[in-house]
Amino acid sequence: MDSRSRTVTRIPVNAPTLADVAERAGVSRQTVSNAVNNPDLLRSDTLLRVQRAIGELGYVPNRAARNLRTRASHLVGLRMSPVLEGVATTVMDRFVHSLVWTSREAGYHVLLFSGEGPDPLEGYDDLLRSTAVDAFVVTDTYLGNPQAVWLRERRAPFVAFGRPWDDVEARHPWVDVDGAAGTELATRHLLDRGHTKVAWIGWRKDSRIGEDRRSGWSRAMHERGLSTTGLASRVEDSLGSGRDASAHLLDEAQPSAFVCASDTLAMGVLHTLADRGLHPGRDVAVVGFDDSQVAQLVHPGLTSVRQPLEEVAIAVVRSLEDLLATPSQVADGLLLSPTLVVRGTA
Amino acid sequence: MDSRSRTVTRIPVNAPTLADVAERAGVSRQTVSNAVNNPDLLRSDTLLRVQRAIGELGYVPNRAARNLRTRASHLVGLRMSPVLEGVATTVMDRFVHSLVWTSREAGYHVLLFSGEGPDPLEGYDDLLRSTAVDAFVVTDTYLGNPQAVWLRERRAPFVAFGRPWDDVEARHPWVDVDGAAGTELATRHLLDRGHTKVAWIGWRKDSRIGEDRRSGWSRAMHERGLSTTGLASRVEDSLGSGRDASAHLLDEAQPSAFVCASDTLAMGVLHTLADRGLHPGRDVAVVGFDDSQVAQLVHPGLTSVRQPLEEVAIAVVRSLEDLLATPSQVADGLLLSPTLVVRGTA
DNA sequence: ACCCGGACTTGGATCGATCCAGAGGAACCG
DNA sequence: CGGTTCCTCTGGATCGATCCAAGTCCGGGT
Repeated sequence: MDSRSRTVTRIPVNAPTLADVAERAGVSRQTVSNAVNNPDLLRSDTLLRVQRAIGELGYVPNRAARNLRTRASHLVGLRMSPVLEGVATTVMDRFVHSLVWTSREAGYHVLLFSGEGPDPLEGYDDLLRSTAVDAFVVTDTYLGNPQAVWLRERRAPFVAFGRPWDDVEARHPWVDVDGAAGTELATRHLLDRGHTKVAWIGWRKDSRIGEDRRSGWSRAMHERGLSTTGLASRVEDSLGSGRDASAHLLDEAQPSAFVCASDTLAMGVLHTLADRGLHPGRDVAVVGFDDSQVAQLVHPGLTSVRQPLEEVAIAVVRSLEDLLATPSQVADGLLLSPTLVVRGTA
Repeated sequence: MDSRSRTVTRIPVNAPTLADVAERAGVSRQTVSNAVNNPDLLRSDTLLRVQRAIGELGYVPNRAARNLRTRASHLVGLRMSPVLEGVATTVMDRFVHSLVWTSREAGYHVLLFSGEGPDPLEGYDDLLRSTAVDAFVVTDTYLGNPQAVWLRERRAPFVAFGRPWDDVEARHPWVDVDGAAGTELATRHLLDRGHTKVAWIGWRKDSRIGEDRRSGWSRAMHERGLSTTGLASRVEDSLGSGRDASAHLLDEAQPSAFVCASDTLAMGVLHTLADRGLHPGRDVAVVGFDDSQVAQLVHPGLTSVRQPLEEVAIAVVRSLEDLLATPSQVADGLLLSPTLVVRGTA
């Protein structure tokens, strides 16, 4: 069962070690180590000599040895949540890209791992205890997700992309995007263009993110003295749900515009419009959320709220650095504002 | 004796080591090591005793130490190519997911890193030489991409997702999807439904992948004795290009169906159809390639060629295991067949 | 002439697991 | 009964870099 193969593949060329460099430069190992990690400690001519030796030999420090000694791996773990086919994964994709990019500049690499089976916690433990990663980036801190609590209990260093919605005791650093501000932006945009009956299609009530986004819509509506009664629908995040919900809303309340909690739902609205021969953007306005691939490619372009994932990644990495530098630091949260990408549907 | 300093300032909780387990179980370190890596070597009662000690202490082997000794990291490196906004990244996303999942079962984790700047090779070198990864998975082996050649020269273990198109000397393992078979499938599907003028919109001639996919279309056409003259267009992979190319083709050759080298191009065709008040699937058929998010969500559903990325990932990992087990093995290539996902547009 | 502190450098110990060579028994064999 | 083999298990050495405590060198102060 657990008989993993112990076969070892050697790197064909024997990599030079610190000692090799030291010998060549005529200094001690420690001096070479300092030349790499604390150049300020060396006299300039010694530094130059060592650096030349390093260059000539093509020396690169051995990670495993360094990791062992320093008890750090310079890796951050990121769990890939199971793919839900049909649900927009673009967000994660963009975020991962940004994260990898930003991490590199901070001297970190990203280690991907997958949750195995039903228990989302499995996998974290081994990686942490085996010192495979220094910290985690946690992405789905939705209601009831035990990851944050669990990680806190284990004193595992982590930064969350997503607010600790209902965990009052949470003291961990997090970065999130102000979803309500996004939908408010979207709704105002529609109201400014003359719409008065703007409908909402969002997620089920137990989704904190969904309720947050909904609140932006409702705030914008009430701000202008408009009623939201009968204009909201809460469904699952799927194409079919969006389609059905929009059909129902059109029949019952005749809204002239839709704001949706996701691009997937917005696409559902577009289906309904197509079914009825209505033109998105001309007859009925539609706004999605996430600025996914689909939003960019569909005709005539889906107006959508775009999360500043690049900035999120930067903030996450910064938090990570702070966290690892001073473990007992006071945790901080950061809320970033999304933008509205206007296209043909609104 | 084992006089480990109790005044550790770094990490409050000292993870138990092999020696701790050994002491508790009343055996030597080596025996514990064997219990973990080669259970067969132990007498069953000893094994049980050690396993109990492991469980009681919650022992997890330290990766860094193991990596140092065995000169292996059990990590595979995957380079994230720069994001091209607007181009379907769904393929990579799905592939990465599958790869992470499959790797886990093989005892590997995936290390993401990013190409920095213009040189796609930078990054590989450091990771390899610093023994940060055991091997690489290379994803874009398109024409002129020097990665494969470079990696071969360095004798870096790697498996490619993608054929070594024009590198006759290539001896590395690879896995690829038969794009021509996919477009052939798509074209036949259209021909079977009565279409005779099936147009092609693909990539520029210097793209080997593009030419391969094109060949599937042309093969299927000629097979039925149909001419392809004036029915093909080669453009950049963008929405606008697809839109323009399809408009031009409709004007010049009046095709009743389009087969495209990508979903992005296919979406361009849908734009043209929308511009002209034509209904996809009813007036003009359209088939894309990659079965991206967009294909699934757009109205009325874009028929598309789907790559078996899960199988690709499995094959890649298998190759990786073989490669690392027997470095001098004869390289093999594997070509998998895509499928056609039929939706509303065809 | 002697001590002092700062700048710079050094060798030994160490991180934790695995490799290696060999020891101790029990079983087997002539 | 001694010798051989197989099965288990052991302790020292090792991987390569960093931590640590201490050493050398040097100019300045008394």
